[in-house]
Amino acid sequence: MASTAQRTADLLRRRITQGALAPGTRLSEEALGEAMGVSRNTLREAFRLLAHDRLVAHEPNRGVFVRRLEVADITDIYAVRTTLESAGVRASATAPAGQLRAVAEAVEAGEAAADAADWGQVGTADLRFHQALGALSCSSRIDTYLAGLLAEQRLAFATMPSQRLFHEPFLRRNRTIADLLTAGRTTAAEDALHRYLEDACRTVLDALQLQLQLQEGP
Amino acid sequence: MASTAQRTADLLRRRITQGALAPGTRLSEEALGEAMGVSRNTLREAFRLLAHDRLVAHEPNRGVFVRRLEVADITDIYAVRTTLESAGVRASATAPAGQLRAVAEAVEAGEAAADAADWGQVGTADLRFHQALGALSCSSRIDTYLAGLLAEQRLAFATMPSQRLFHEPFLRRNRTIADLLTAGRTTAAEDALHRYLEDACRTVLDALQLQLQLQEGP
DNA sequence: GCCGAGGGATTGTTCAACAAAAGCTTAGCC
DNA sequence: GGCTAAGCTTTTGTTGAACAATCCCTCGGC
Repeated sequence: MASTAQRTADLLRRRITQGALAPGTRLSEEALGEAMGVSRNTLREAFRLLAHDRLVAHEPNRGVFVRRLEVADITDIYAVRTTLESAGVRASATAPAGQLRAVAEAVEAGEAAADAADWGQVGTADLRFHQALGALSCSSRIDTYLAGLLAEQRLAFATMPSQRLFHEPFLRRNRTIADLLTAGRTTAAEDALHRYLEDACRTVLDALQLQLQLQEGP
Repeated sequence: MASTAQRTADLLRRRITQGALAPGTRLSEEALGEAMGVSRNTLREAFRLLAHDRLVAHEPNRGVFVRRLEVADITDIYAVRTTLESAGVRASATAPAGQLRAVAEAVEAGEAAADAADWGQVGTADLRFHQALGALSCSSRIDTYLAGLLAEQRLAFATMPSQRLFHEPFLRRNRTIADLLTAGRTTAAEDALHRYLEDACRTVLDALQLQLQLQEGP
């Protein structure tokens, strides 16, 4: 069985990535510890794990807060994703067949979820698709990096006004990239991926800036 | 002032990367805590930080051990470094001048250390050079990743039989890459970097396998 | 209105204790 | 003799309490 700290971190991670704990929320050691039935020490261990994933920010002597993504974070995340996922696409020629199948499966999962109008699941499938792209590099460290980036990304997703408007346009583009990949047209796939990530980055940035304006207004 | 856990982790990190704590060494909570004058709780926090950098491996209910790099680790580290450092080289055209200067400075530091026959410093300068290459991407996350990879890499350096034989051949190649970069010949620089990392990877692997054989012998 | 002192709340760190797991020893059996 | 298994020992996992250090807010003085 996983350790208590691990389980506590997992639970908090889920709450954060699902938006139940909004960015900027302060996570009090005493209150949370009591609520979750763990000691302060254990909770602090869990915080360390989450801080490592950049889901919370630890400010010394002040506490830990649910991470609030800034413009620089978004652009950086997308820049790194571009680097890592592109590397995966370029490595697709030498990747085992199973990895390519995982890409296709993620696309199908997304389409199925869209048919069921389950936009939360569409988001999950989308992240799985990009994780699968990175996995084409067959590098456990790249897998880890990308998993962290995508978890962080969820911080942005969770605060999106409409999951549907955000995810729907990208379903078809995922399909396009996957098809280009299975057809062996890696260069075309890489180009499509670049454009995809650029557009997605802009969309997220727009939504973020809209949010910041709304916050400043009142 | 940094927290006690942070300082403890830094001290241990230095001991590990300098080879004072050999790979495979078990780090007992009680013994180490007493030796370093910190409580078990604080030490556990420090362990988390080090585990995050992959300098130690945490085996549940068994303890933490100084990481022992395997063949798969070495190849993975070099593969990821290739991806990240290449991305930096490709971005060199748009990088601020200061970043390019940092690359040149790292090369010069390495040459100066070689003149002084300080091979430990040569190793440090070498890592700084590669960190500077990655920094050309102007991405804080890539910087973080590379810093972790290079710290992990030191685990391999520390067990090298001869620092000099290992580092000396790469001094000139660092210079070559830096010169190609400042000349704006990024494609040539990227090619040189690829060959460099391939050769370095092979060298480290050879040394590692030699070590494994020596261990198994008796 | 600005500045500093004081108080309250929260985190940082330590200690002591017990539960839980892993590894070693020893006893018993075939 | 070698193997299995129970029991013991050691170490980690987790908790609770305690105190110091730090930050933040409030209150008072100027």
